[in-house]
Amino acid sequence: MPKIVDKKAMRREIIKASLKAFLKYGFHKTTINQIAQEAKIAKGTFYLYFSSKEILISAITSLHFKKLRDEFIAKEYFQTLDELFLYIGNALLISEEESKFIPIFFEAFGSQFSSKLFMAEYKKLFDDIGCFYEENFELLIQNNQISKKINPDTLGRVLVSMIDGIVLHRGFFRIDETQYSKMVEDAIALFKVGLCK
Amino acid sequence: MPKIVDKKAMRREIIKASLKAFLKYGFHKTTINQIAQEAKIAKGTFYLYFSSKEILISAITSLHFKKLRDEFIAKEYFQTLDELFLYIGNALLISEEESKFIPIFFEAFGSQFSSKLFMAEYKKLFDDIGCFYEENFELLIQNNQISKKINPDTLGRVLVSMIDGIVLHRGFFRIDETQYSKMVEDAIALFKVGLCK
Amino acid sequence: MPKIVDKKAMRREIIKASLKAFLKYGFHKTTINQIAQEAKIAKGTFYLYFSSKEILISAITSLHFKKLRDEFIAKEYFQTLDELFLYIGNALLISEEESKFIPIFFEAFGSQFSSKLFMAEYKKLFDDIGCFYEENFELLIQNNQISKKINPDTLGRVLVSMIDGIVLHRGFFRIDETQYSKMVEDAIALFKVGLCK
Amino acid sequence: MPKIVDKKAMRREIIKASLKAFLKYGFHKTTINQIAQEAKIAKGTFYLYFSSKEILISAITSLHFKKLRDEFIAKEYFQTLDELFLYIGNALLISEEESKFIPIFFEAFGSQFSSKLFMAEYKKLFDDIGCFYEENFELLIQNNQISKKINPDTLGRVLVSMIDGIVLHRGFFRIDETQYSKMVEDAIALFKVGLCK
DNA sequence: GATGAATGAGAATTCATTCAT
DNA sequence: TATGAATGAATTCTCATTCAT
Repeated sequence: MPKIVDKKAMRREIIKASLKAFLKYGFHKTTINQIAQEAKIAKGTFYLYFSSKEILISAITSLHFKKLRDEFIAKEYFQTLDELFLYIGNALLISEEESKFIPIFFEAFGSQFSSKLFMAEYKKLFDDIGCFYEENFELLIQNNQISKKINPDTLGRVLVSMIDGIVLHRGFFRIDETQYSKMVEDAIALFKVGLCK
Repeated sequence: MPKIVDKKAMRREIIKASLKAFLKYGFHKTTINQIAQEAKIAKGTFYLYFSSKEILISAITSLHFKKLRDEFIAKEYFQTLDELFLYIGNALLISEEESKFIPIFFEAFGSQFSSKLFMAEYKKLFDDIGCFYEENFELLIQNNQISKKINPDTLGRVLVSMIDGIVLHRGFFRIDETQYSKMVEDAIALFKVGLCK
Repeated sequence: MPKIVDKKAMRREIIKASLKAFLKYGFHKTTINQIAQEAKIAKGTFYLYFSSKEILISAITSLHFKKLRDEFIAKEYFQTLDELFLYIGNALLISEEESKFIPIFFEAFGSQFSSKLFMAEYKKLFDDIGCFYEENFELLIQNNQISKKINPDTLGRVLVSMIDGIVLHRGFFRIDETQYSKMVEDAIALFKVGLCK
Repeated sequence: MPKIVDKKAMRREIIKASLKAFLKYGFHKTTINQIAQEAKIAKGTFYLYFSSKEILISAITSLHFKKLRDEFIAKEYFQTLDELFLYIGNALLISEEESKFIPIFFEAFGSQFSSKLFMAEYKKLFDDIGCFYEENFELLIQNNQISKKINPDTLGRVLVSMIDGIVLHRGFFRIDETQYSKMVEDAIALFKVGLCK
């Protein structure tokens, strides 16, 4: 009788452990051994759940993408500009803990920037978020909430980039919570005014 | 008499070759051998000019920082908002060629995100650019060019992040030249309106 | 369950193999590869037992020192000159096999002659042996076994040097067993007479 | 017209420089570059005077052997035991400076302990010194200076070993001048008594 | 003769992956 | 299933030697 093991749970455990290890040692310097140790399993056991390091990374990547998608694309459209930016503001509230992973993900993704497949998926994520903004903009134009002069499509994509920039700087430069909230506030105020007039 | 060699020129050649190699193979997978091959020199010759791979990377890093600083901090302050954004717009005009290196730099920097020293320098660069914007904002407020309601300090730093976000997306997602110009235009328009009112 | 391995036994095996390899190729020309081959393990396996070549050498060194100490310092003092020299004579009986390693050790130690720590330990070994002789001399003087005119302290240290010289020549110059025994005999006779009168 | 260079003088200069370098860096860690620097010539110039590192070492070795031979084998036989040991005592007077080279030579020679040719020459040197002592012993027996019971041949060779041991310990363990003279004195006294009776 | 830049074979070490237990 | 010992390809770096100037 084989031991009954929740394969998915174990995979999740290993992913969690590997993230911890990445934080400790840096992504590229982290070895399978260290991940296994962090997960309190043997090196060989790791391979029962992930057939290679590559596979682990792509699993982490998928999770990351999924999370971003969930956080930045709302299930429904917003009726007012304030609602939209309330949502965006919330999405921007990234905890200290989470923000630490941002450079890690960059380091991890770095080695995949040559992979067409990876980049296509990554690009699609941001294009989709941009699209979501665009659709909201269109609706808000109809609702007379924002200026008719703006180009929803371009601006949607620009907005994503700019928001991403803010998030990245938060993570990369360890901008502290209070300064960061001010920055988010100011950014949103700027966006709002910019979109109205 | 031995061959007369321009040491600095050779170092530049090797840096150029290594960037090419990074583009080809990805930063982390590139070996000294490949760099040497790209530079059409022997492995040992590489070490005559850079005492280690680490040193090469830090040389490239320094160059990169220097370039960013030169591009994004003007020698003098601007008298009008239009002038300021004309300057920013020019800085944002990144060629196809250059933009390809953006992911490369991220991959390269990735392994240094744990280095306090590196991050301090990197952060300083963006803080300095932010400062430059802040000082311009203060002047423009005095000149009645922009709204007195804005906080120059926070907004300066936010602006950098947002602009960086746009640049990064350009590089990461190979946004093509025409779409990118539109994005830059829209972003600048948004900024201008946001700052005036 | 993984293979059960006696880690200490394996370390001993590798040390043995490395000594064989040193004999074959000379200490400095012996590579980790050759040691691994001699031990019939893979290069990587070597590093499971010794974290570096340096560590291997220091392990061998320790063993060597320990052995010399055990061989040349008796657990108790001797009551008569004959007993003392019987002991010394036995210590001097070095097998053909063992004697081959003497030059090896010198080659190995050679690179450590700059290391203060190493030399201090090495010197201490011989000083301790010298001390042991000295203490025996003092006792033998009290027992009227040897002349009161000798200086136990200096002579103890001299004796070590001289005995070491004999051993070294045995090892370096492959002096054969029969000639060597005669030499040891003559040396002991000389010492005895020299000490009595 | 080629520059007139005293080839032999230059070779001597390089040997001197290499010895200095060996003292500084240890024999095995010394590179041709360092030797060249010490000799204030270019690396390539070194090869004009010694076709390889190996050749340099064998030149040094030869010199060393020659010196030892000159120091330890007198041009004529001694008529009394006192004269013999006066001579030996003088040979044993090794300056601080010289003694520093002893470990260096061992390190250097170490890599040649596998070379049959080298070892044969090295052995011959000590055998010759042993022979010289032997012949002196025979003469001294005839002169009734020393006991008829001793075996001149074995004892000659033993004496060399023992003397060599004293010299080696002086060099290896940096025994200071004053202790060393006492040791030499004691050793000679021991020898004399041992040989007479 | 003299120079020192260029070369590349060779060494130590790491680590993802395999596999016997 | 779980383990961790074993493996060896791959990488960085060194240094004796060559050779164009």
